[in-house]
Amino acid sequence: MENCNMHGEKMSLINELAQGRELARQLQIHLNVPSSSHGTRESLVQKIIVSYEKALSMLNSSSSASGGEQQLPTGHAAIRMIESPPPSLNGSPLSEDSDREFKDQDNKDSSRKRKTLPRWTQQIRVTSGMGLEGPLDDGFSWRKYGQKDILGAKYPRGYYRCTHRNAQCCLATKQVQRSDEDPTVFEITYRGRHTCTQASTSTTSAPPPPPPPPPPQNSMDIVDPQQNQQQPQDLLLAIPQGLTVVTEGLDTGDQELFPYNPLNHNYVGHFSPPFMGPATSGTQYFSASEQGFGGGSQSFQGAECEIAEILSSSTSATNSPAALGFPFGQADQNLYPNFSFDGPGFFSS
DNA sequence: TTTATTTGACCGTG
DNA sequence: CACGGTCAAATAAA
Repeated sequence: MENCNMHGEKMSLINELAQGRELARQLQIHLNVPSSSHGTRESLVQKIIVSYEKALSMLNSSSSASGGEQQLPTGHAAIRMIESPPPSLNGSPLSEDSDREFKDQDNKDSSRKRKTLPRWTQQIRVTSGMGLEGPLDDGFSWRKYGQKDILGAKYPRGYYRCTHRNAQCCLATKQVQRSDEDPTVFEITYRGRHTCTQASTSTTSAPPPPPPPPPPQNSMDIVDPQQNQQQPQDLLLAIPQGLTVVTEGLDTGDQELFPYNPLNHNYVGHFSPPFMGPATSGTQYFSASEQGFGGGSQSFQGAECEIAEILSSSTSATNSPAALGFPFGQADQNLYPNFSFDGPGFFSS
């Protein structure tokens, strides 16, 4: 999977740069809005830097493919992306594997997912000048839930998950491990995808109408792992460029892939699409009405999460095209015809 | 108070 | 059984 990626790399490089441009625009907007917080601006700046770093590292790795990593001339931080997808994707990227797991799933509700979540790793070197805020803050809010000593590692590994784990059922987690030899290198492994709306958390109240944004679903591109970055924006940019998103293969595998969600997308005025449009409102509010079902008194969160997942996967197909103002969108609805949720019955493709 | 971190226990996987 | 990942009670911080 390393030789035939020329186009993919170029594409992702372009995407990366375009994303940087878009982030810079957002920053420009934010600079003119007095209400935007410092943190927002800071994180935008950070994202821009990260974007440039990534673009540079792409160039470095592709041009001097033999040598290995040379230190980036910027001298601030070196970021390296390592992709380690689940074996199912790794094995045969583009070909059809006809033998899915036909059996093996008789399950009585037990086997949940979260086994083979998409995961990728960044190696970040921090040098003096950027405090701990630098690459360690990637724009999301994480909450530490564990720390373990790893065999053979000098430093413990920290386990973080999205702060909105219960609220939005954001399954994204990350692990931060400090390198043994070079304590300035942090290896950050991301797992899962953010489904939270990274609420602006401005001042007091969380806005009741959470802009439900499940936009494009990543087609889990085997082509360019770089897109697995945590930036949803690039998808928004990439899709209009003509990425044909084929959702079919995804669902057969499982619902492990999660749609991209914009974090603090700019609602700068334009583009605040009414997701609860006439066509899709029913689906959106489905969750609200369904919360009362099942009568789970205390397992509220769990139930909510499951529904949220289902919702996100099902609505991403229906809503995102409409939200983006895309012509297609009806066809996608047919991709989820027999979606039953009390029995993960699986669609036999 | 609420929210986050620490830290040992627990539990699944190999 | 050991290792790695997560949970959750206790504790700290806001």
